Amino acid sequence: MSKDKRQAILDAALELFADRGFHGTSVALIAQKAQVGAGTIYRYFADKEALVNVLFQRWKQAMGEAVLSGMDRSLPPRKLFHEIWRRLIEFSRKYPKQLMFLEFHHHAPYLDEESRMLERQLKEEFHEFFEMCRRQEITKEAPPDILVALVTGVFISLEKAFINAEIEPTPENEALVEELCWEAVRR
Amino acid sequence: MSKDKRQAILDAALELFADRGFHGTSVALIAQKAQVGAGTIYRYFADKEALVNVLFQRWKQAMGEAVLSGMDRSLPPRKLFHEIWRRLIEFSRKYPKQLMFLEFHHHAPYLDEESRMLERQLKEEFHEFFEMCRRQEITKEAPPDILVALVTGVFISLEKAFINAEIEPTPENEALVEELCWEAVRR
Amino acid sequence: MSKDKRQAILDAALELFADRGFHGTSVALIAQKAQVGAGTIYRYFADKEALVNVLFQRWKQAMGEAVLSGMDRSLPPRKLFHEIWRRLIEFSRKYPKQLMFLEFHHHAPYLDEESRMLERQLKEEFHEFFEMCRRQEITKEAPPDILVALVTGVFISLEKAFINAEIEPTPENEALVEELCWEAVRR
Amino acid sequence: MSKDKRQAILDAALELFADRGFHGTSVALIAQKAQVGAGTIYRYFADKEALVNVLFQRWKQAMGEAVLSGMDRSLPPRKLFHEIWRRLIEFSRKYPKQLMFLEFHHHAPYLDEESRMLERQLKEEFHEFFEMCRRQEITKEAPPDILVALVTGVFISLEKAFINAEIEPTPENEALVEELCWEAVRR
DNA sequence: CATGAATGAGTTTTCATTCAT
DNA sequence: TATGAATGAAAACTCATTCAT
Repeated sequence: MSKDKRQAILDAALELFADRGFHGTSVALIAQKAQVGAGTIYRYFADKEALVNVLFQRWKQAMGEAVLSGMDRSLPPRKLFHEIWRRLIEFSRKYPKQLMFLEFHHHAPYLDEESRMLERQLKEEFHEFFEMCRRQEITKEAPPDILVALVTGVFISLEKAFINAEIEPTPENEALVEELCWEAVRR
Repeated sequence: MSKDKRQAILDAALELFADRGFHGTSVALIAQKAQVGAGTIYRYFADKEALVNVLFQRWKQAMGEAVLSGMDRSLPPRKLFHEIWRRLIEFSRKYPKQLMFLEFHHHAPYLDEESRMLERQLKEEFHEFFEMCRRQEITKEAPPDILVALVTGVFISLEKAFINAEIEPTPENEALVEELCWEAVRR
Repeated sequence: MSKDKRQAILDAALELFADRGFHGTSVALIAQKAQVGAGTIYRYFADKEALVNVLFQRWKQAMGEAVLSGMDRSLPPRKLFHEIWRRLIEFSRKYPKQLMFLEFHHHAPYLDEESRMLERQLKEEFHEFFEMCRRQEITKEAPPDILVALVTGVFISLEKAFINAEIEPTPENEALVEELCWEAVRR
Repeated sequence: MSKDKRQAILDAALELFADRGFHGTSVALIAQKAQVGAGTIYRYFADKEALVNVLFQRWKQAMGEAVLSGMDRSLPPRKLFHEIWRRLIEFSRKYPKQLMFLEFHHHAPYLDEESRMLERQLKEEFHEFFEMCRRQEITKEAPPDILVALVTGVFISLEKAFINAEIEPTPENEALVEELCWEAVRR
């Protein structure tokens, strides 16, 4: 039962933080949406900041695992890129609020060291992928960080446009943007 | 003197809103940073929401003008794209906080209709540019909205990386990313 | 316990509003007098205006009931008048602050429609009484509204003088004023 | 010119105090209505309390003079009463806002000693009138204070009803109420 | 003299956090 | 363990008063 409540709190908080931001969301509102007493939140989390950090870490990790876990790194780079892209899209379809939450809380001053570390780790993985591609002369002779920024920027921008109903989330559009991205980075 | 105070308030608020968000910034903090009394802010702005809307409108407009004003639309599309990109980068170098402020406040519920309209207008201009490119069979056969999302996504992602010192803001890097973007969208 | 706090707030607010008026009474002062935290007031009342309206309605109603409930309207008019007067005096002895509060807040702009309606209702009852007396040719051939204004004016004036210790609140004085009033209105 | 401004401030303040009360009226609002700068008010009055006291004293005195000055005290009591009543009505017709202002500020905690003294003086005059009537066995054998309270209570109640348009301010109604009052007090 | 911009203390109101039940 | 009533610190905002012009 206690796991249920904790989860209800996390679910409610995530959605509210994604929609209204950290400071724009009151603890009372989280409690209401989670259908628990306001005091109950403090039995599971030290304070509001701890709650947002738990969420950030959980979903940053979840996203990292969704994108990378069990990935066959011996695949040809273009295939690997396709797989990464596919998984990003899949994650975003399954957890759009979570993606927006993560995006919204980049570099927020109330994130702790652990949260920031996870952020760096995921970026590191992408960095290594493009480093590898460069060594194989598959992608352009550009700093990998730039390619990472480019691809993640396109992905986030695309997903925001999907969520705001500015672009239709069809498989065709997803495939199209993947191809555009690859043309940008490939040699 | 009164124009000075109003400006000091706007400057302080912009920086704080960009760093800490709207709800994360107290009026007292703005007053302190602007070196005015807290009550003074209310001589110039009806309330905190009016202040953030004035800032949003002012800088959305400024960005639109910086990017588009006096632009020779008869230039060849690639040249036009280069010019737009150059101006975006220039604006971002001159007003990095302002760019982050605008990015941070997309779709914020406290923005009024006027603010939202300006937002749509600027997007519309980019849309038309890519529509024109497509008619001339210069860019790919893709919905212009997708190309807009792609280019703006890359730009914002790049600038964030610059600001966070993850990428060096050299002319070479700027030119490189422009070229990558173009390769993504061109036919 | 919660009913206690709500009541303590109502009691404190009533006395302060009666003594110092609505705008002259700060929420902090009410909280202090009620021995609750300032925030607690907002758990029971939406805002300061809601609080004053609850008080007004509660006591306007209480006064109406005290004066009219269970009254035998078939009594001879002079007896009926005596009974009304007796009940008014009784109410005033029991609830002098409440009477002053009601008197002080006549037609206040922060009173809502419900409050104003109750005000009208009580006046209506007195109006009907004098209408009936006139039909029976017991009181003078004068607009009933004038008789209502006369009697209520005397009553309020008398009670204010009692409270300010300008007149002694003896049964003799009460009976005397009742008789003077009746002589004014009777045929 | 300076007398004009002082007067404009007094006029504006009186009307606003009468309508909205002392605490419900901001100095800025008085200045706006008086068409002077807010600071100007402080060239004529030490502070807001001084202003309300000047007004109270001025109009309490004016009312006293209007009612009593040049009165022939050798007139028969009924004639004297008629004259007093006539003058009260006349004052109220000429200065209804002022009457409401005076009534609204009875016993207000921000009134100073001088204001309170004037209040007592006027009451004293009425007291003496009824004392005299009693000695002449014209009015009832009742404490004069009670008769004063009765007559002033009726007068105020009547004027409020006039102002709120509940009773028509016709000469007939005025004469009627005078007669009712006299019947109440006369032997 | 007259002003109104400027201010900070004070107002109403919100909210993260605590704690008695 | 769970609660939500209670709180006071802090938020947004107002306003009497001052003072440079």
